[in-house]
Amino acid sequence: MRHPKLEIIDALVQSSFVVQQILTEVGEQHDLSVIQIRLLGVLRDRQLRMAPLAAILGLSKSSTTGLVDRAERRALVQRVSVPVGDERAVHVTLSDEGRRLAQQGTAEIAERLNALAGQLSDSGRQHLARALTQLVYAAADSRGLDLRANLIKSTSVAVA
Amino acid sequence: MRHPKLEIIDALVQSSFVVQQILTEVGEQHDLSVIQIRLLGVLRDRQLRMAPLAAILGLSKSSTTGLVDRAERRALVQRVSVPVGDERAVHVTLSDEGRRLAQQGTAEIAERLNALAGQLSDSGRQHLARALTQLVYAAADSRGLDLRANLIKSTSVAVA
DNA sequence: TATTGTTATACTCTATAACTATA
DNA sequence: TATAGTTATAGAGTATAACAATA
Repeated sequence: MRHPKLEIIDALVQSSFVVQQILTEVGEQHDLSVIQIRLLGVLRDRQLRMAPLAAILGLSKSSTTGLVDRAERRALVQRVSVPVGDERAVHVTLSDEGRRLAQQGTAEIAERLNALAGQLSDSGRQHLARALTQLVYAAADSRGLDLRANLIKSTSVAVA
Repeated sequence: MRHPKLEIIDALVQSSFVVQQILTEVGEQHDLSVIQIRLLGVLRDRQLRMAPLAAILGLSKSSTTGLVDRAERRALVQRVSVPVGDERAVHVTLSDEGRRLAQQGTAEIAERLNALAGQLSDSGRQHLARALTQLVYAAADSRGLDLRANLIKSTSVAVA
């Protein structure tokens, strides 16, 4: 091997910074923070009320209010009244521009990550995807989350 | 497999959030943000002046001033004058309490990550460490960094 | 009374530009 | 003049507590 192999703990931590840095850089090109990218990703294939949105993003409800405020000011999302039922509730939805940005951002992130993963052998990528999948599911299990029901259906940046 | 395997892009992004969430949670238990943990990690085995510290953390110099201010207010680090040479320069060093926190935080992060990685087979962990190492080095190469010279010598949370 | 979401407030984190002190 | 670091200022992101409107 050209380089000394990292211990698995160091490898996990450092690679997480590598990936987050890519998310940050792709976001910067569109003046989006990582949390804004996640907001767009979460909303890509659904509308959500404020409380579930806060739960998925792991934010307090007031933080979510501010996050959606700033995205709405930029016309990336809209608050629309829930068609039937609770008058207090709102649905947060992507605007056309928000959807465009979500798709473009996702594509750029995939491109950047594929460039890195492309340096691995085919079997290396297979092993990596398998091991990381187990890790992600183990983490979700330990929190009592059901990834399959909740999160996987959305884009890769939708999850925490 | 119990769960559908994630595509490698999704696996990388989602696992990065899993790891970052663990860093966040371990930090919270000690009232530390992720960037404060990294600050302590970077300083664990060296003193640094403000400019190199900013470069390693990827921050502007004024952001670094604020970060060190807040850490110094909590007596986790100290600014000491450089013994000989430039009168304008300072060295940032860990206090005893900062060192204690750095060690404890690192241990707790390792414990949490080992609990997750422990669900993998031995060969799964081997493959994972190898593949992630390649990824980290590929990312460093693409930025012209020399990880071996600069960063690896420090703790796993020292790097971006 | 309970719930949904916002507002008030405060702090961390970040950046750019202007500044001070030393080289 | 140039460099090391701080200060001034502004804004995003986060949380807790108090609030208004609706259920």
